[in-house]
Amino acid sequence: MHNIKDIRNNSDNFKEQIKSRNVDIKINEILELDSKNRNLIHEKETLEKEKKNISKTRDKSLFSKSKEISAKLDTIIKNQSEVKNKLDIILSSLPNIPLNDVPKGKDEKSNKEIIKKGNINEFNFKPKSHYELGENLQMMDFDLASKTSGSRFVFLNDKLALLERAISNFMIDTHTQINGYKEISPPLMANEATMYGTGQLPKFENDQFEVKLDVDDSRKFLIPTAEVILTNIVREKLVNINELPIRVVASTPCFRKEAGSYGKDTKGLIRQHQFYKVELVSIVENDKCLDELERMTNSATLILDKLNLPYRKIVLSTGDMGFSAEKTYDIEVWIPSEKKYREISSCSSCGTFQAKRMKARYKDKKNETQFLGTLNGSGLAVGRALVAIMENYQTQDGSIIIPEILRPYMNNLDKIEKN
RNA sequence: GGAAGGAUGGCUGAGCGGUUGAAAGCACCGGUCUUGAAAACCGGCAAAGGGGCAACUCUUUCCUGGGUUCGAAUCCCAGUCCUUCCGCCA
Repeated sequence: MHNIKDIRNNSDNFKEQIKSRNVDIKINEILELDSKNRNLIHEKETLEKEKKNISKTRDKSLFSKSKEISAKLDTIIKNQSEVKNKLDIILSSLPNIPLNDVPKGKDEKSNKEIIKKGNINEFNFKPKSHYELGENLQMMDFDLASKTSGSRFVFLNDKLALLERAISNFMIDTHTQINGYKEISPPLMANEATMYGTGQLPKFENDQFEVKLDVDDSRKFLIPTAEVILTNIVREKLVNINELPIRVVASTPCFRKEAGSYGKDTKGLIRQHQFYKVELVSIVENDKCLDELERMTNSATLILDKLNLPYRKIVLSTGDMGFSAEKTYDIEVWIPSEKKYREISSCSSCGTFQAKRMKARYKDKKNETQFLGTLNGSGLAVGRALVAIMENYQTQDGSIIIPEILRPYMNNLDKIEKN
C-alpha cells in the first residue's frame, strides 16, 4: 500500500514507476479523489469542532443547534467515506515500486541471469518427462485424480509419496538446523484481512479458492502460499526490535486457481491446483531487506546444492515481478525433458509494502515507529523439486536414483524402481 | 449446541455519562550519579488523519457496526474474537 502523501508530492515519478510494472495508473483520478477527500475532511472537522464546543458549554439553548449540525455531519461523513473507499480501492490495487537495481522491462525477456551452478547431466538416452516416469512406475496417477477431483490434481503413490514427504522433511530440517529458521505448522485458511495484508486481495480475488463455511460467516480462503499466513504473524503488531529478525519456515499445501493459465503446463506436476511448498518468511528492520534477500536466496539455493541439481539464479525485471515485491530472485532448476530451466523458487523483498497494509511496525533505535520489512521465498516448491529429482536422476530403465542426502529420509532406499 | 464472564495504549491494568487521550506499574528513550555498568533519582513516551515552511494546531480512535444523549471508554442493540463450565465429535 502506498502512502497518498508520497504520491501527491511526487506524482509524475510515481506514475512512471508504476508504469514500469505494466500497470495502468489513473494518476489524475487518484489526485482528484485525494483532494475531494481532504476537502470533505476539512468540512467534517469544522463541524465536529463546533459540536464539541457546544457540548462543552452545557448550554441548553444551544442543544438544538448541535442537533442540526449532527444531521449535516451525517451526509458529509457518508460522502467522505465513499470518496475515501474509492481512493483506497485504487491505491490498494497498485503494485509495489521496484528498487533501482531491478532491470527494467515489460516481461520475462528482460530478466537477468546472475549465476549458473551445477553440471547438467548428459544422458546417453532420451530423458523421459517426470510424468512418463511416474506413470510407468505406476506411482503417479493423473486419471484417477481427474476422476475424484478434476484437472490439475494428482495422486502420488507408494515410493513417490514417500519421496515427496522426504523432500519436504529434508528441506525443513536444512532450514531449521543450518539456515536459522523456526518451523511453523500454520492454518491453511486465511481470512480477508490476512489476504489483504500480503496483497492477494482485493486485486487477485479471482485467483483464490474461497471456502464456504456457514452462510453468515466471514470469508475464508485457502492459502495460495504459506507466505500469506506466515507474514501476517506480525499484522497489527508493534514488534520489539530485539525480537528481530523473525525467520520462519513452513511446509504447507498451496491452493491456486491458475485462472490465467489455461492450456499452460497442462501435463504433469508443474502447474497444479494443489501442491506442497516449503516457504521461508523473514521479518526484519526495514533497512535490512536487501541483505536478508541475499541470505534467503542462499538458504534456498543451499537445498539445490545439497541435492546436486543444476540451477541458475535470475533477477526478475520490473514487468515480471509479483504484486508486492520490490525485488525478486527466481531460482530455476534444470528440467532435462524440456531442456530448459524452470522456476523452483522465487525470493522477494517486499520492503515495507506489506507491512503498511498489515500495520506491522517496530520501534527503531531512535525509538521511532517504523514499518517492518517483509520477505518471502520458496525453499523450495516441493512438487517441482520432485519433478527435478525424478528427471535429473532417472536411469535408462526408468528407475530413479535417490540423491544421497535424501536417503536417510527414505528408510535408506537408494532407488525407486517398478514393483 | 447450552450457560457464564471478558475485550482499554508495546505489555499488565484502573476507569463504568461531562477538562479521561485515558490513573498506576512494566518496557522503552533522554539525563543526573558512576572509571564503566547496575541500582537510585529526574524528565519524556499512543496511533491515524487534516492544516502550517516551522514552532504548532485541529479532528478521530478505549474489539467492530448501529442506537440513545447537547455530550459515550462508560448506557442499549447486533456481530466478531477470547476464557471457563456442560453436552457432542475428532
